[in-house]
Amino acid sequence: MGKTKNIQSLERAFSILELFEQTNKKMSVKEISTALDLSKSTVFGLINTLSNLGYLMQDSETLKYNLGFKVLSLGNAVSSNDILAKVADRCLQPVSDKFQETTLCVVEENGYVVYIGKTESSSSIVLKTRIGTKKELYCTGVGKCYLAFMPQEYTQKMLSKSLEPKTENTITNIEKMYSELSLIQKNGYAFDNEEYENGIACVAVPVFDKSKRIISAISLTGPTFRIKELDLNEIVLSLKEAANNISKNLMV
Amino acid sequence: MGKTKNIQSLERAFSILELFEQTNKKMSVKEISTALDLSKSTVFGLINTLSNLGYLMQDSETLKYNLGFKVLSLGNAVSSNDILAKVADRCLQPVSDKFQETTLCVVEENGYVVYIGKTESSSSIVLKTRIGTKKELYCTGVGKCYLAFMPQEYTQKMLSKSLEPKTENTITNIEKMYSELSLIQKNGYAFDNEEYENGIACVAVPVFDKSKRIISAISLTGPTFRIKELDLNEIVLSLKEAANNISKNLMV
DNA sequence: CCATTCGTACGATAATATAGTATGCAGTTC
DNA sequence: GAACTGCATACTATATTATCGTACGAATGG
Repeated sequence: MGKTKNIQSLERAFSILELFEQTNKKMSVKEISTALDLSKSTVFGLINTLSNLGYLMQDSETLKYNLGFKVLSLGNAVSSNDILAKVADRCLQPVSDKFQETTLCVVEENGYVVYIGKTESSSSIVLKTRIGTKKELYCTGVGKCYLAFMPQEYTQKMLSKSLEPKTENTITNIEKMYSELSLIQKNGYAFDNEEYENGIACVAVPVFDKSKRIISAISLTGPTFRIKELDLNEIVLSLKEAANNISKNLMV
Repeated sequence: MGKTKNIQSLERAFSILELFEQTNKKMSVKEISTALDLSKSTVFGLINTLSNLGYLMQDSETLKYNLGFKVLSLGNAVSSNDILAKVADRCLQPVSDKFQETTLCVVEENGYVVYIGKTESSSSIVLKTRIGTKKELYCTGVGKCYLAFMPQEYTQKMLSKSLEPKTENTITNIEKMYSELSLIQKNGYAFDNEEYENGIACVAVPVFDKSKRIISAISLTGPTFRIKELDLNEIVLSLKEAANNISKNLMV
C-alpha cells in the first residue's frame, strides 16, 4: 500500500459502482447523490462518464442507472486462481511462521491438483514443489481432500482409473481409499503419510465457498520426521482457521 | 449519451483495467505507461488508487500488477438479464419498426418463459404483455424455442407435466409436440398459431451464446390477421439477424 | 395551472490530477 | 565490488480539471 493520496474522482466513481453492487437496484442521480453525500452535479459527471464507458447503463424510460455490461466482461477477465493465491498467501503465512514449515495451496483441474500458492518460513527446508506443479489426486493430502469433498459422481469418476503406487504407502486399494475418504469427511482433514514421496508428509484441509463447495485445498508440508514432531491437532486447527479466513476473504 | 465531457482520470483508470483485460497478463508500471502513452507518475497515481481500492493487486515479488478481486465481486453483482434486455432492445427496435409490430424478449426460469424486454412500433396495437410476465413453455412461440433447443433431458423434464389447453390450438398431445419441436429445430424458428390466446400469433427464434447454448428467445407478436398478412420468411430472417446481433453484442 | 422534482447543461473557481524531478533499491556488467 | 542501469515509488509546482452552485426544461402531481 503506497502512502500516496488516492485520486478523488476514482474513489468516488468506484463508490458509486459499489453502491449499485450493495443495493442491487437501479438508482437515479438524486438517490446516488444523497446516498453518497455528493453534489448532484458531481455525481452526474461521474455517472455520465461511467455510462459512456459502458460501466453503467441508463434505463431509457425511468432514466435510472444500473451496472453496465463492461463490468461483466471485466469480471470475466479476472483470474480467480490469482486472487485465491493472493488471499491464501496472506492467510497461510502465519501458519508457516508458527510451525516453521512450508504451506501449499492448490486447486483441482481435470483430475489433478495444481499448486498455485506457497509460503515458506525462514527456517523451513525448501521443498521442490513449484507453483504450477500438477499431481494426481489419490496420492496427495490436498488431492484426498478434493476426493472427499467433491460431489460423489466426480469422486467416482476420478477413482475409476487404477491407483498407481508412488511409494509403499500409496493407497492403491479402492475400498481402503473410500474408507480413508469417509475418515477425512468425518475429521475435516487429510493426512498424507509419505504416499507420494518418501520422507515427505503433509496435513491438508479443504477450502469451501459460500455454498459449501470445495474450491481449494491447503496443506502444511514437510519432512515426515519434523511433521510428526508437531502437534497434529494444533496443525489441523491452524489450517482450518486459515481455510475459514480464505473463504471469508474471497466473499467481499 | 450526454454531451458533457468525460472525466479524464476515470477514462484513464478504466483504460488501464481494460488493458489488463485485453492482454490478460501481469504488467509493470512502465509497461502500462508505454502501452497507454501516459507519464509513469500519472499511471502510478491511477494504479496506486486502483490497488488501494482492490481493483488491482500487486505481486509482492515481481511488483507487477493484475486485476483484483473487487473486479470479480462487481462482476457478480451485474444482472445479466438487465444487460440482455438492453441489448435486445437495441437489436429488436428495427424489427418492430420494419413490421410495425411488437417484439418480445424472454429468458427461461424454472420451466417458464419470463418477459424481460419489449419494443413497440408507433402504430402497433399495444399488447397486454408486461415485462416480468411468466408463461408456460409449451404454449408460446418463445417457449417452444426453448423446448426445441434446450438439452434433451431438460426438455423431457419440462414436458413431463400434462399440457393444459389454453385455446383450441394449444398442442396437448406429447407426440405432436415432439414432432413440432423437431420441425422448429430444422427451421430455426417457431410459430405460435393462437396456442396461448385466441387472436394472437407470434414468430419466435432462439438466441444462443458463444457455446451455442440457448440463452434467450425473441419474437414478433401481434394480432393473427396482421401477422399472417406479413411475409413469414422476411420475419424469420429479420428475427434471426436480430438474434445474431444480440449474441455478438453480448460477447465483448 | 402552478409548484415541485429531477435530469442535464453551463461556467467560475479552487481544488486536484498531472508530469517532471528526485530517491532508493535491485540487478547487471566490467 | 563499484559504477551503471532500470525500475517503482515519493515529492512538489503548476496548470489543468473536477467540482459545485446555478440554471433550464421536462415531467409529475395536487
